[in-house]
Amino acid sequence: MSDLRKEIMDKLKSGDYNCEKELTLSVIGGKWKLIILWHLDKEGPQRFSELQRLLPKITHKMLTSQLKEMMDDGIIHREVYPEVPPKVEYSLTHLGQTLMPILELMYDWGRMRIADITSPGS
Amino acid sequence: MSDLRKEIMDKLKSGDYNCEKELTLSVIGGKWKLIILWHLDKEGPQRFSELQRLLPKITHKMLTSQLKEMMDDGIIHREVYPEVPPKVEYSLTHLGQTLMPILELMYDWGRMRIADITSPGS
DNA sequence: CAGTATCCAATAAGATACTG
DNA sequence: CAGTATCTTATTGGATACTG
Repeated sequence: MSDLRKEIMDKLKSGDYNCEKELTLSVIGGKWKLIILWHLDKEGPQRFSELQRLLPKITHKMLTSQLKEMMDDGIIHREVYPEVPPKVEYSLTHLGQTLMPILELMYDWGRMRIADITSPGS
Repeated sequence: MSDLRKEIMDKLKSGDYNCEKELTLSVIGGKWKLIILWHLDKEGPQRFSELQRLLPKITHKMLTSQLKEMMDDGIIHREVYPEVPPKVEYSLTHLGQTLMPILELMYDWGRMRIADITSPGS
C-alpha cells in the first residue's frame, strides 16, 4: 500500500494529475474496467474464465492487465482457493463498491444519450 | 448530427461499445477532457489561449484535438467572433452541462481517495 | 485453470513548422 | 490569435507460445 501511496503522491506532486478527477479517471478509465466492475457488482465474484466468457472480445492479456491494475488500485480483490486445478475469484472491495454511484450515473447518461441520438425526431 | 448518430449506431451494433457506460467514457475519457470541461463549467467560456494558460502542460495539438472531439460529441460549443485578430470562445453546451454531476462525483471520489492515501494512519 | 513472457502492429501523443 | 500539417516517439493492445 505504501508503494501505491508513494506513486500517487509522486504523480500528484509532479503534476501528472491535474486534479482529483484525474485520479478517479485513472482508476476506472481503462478500456475494460467499467464493464468488469459492472459485472462484479451486478453478478458477484467471478472467476478468470467466467470473466472471459462474459467478455468474449477481451484478449487474455488485457483481462490480466486490467485486473492487475485494479488490484493495485485496491478496488478489486483476488481470492485464491487452494485446489487443483486452481480456482481464483475476483470481487469488488469496499473501495471498489464506492465507485458504483459513478458508474450508475455514467450508465444513465449513456442510455439517455443513445436514446436521444437514435430517436427519430432528433 | 446524423453523422454522429450513424457512427455511434455503428459502434453499438458492431459491439465496439460493451454497454452504455462505454459511450459516456468515450465522451469524457480523453486525457484532458475532464479538466477542460471543469474549467469551462467553473469559470465560464474561455478562449483558446486562455485554456492554454490554464493548462500549461497541454500541447497545442492535444488542445485542438480534445476540443474538436468534444465539439463532435456535442458537449462544447465554439463561437467565433468576426474580429481581427480572430476571437474564438469555447463553452459548455446544455448537453455538456448534464455531464457535470458525473464530474462532481469523480472529483469527490478522487479527493476522498487522496485523503485516505495520504493520511498518516492509512 | 489461471496465469507469464515475448514479439509485433496500431494508436496516441509530442515537437516543430506553417497559415488565414 | 487560433489554428493545420507533418514527422517522430511513446504507449497501448493483440497474437502466440509457454508455465505452475
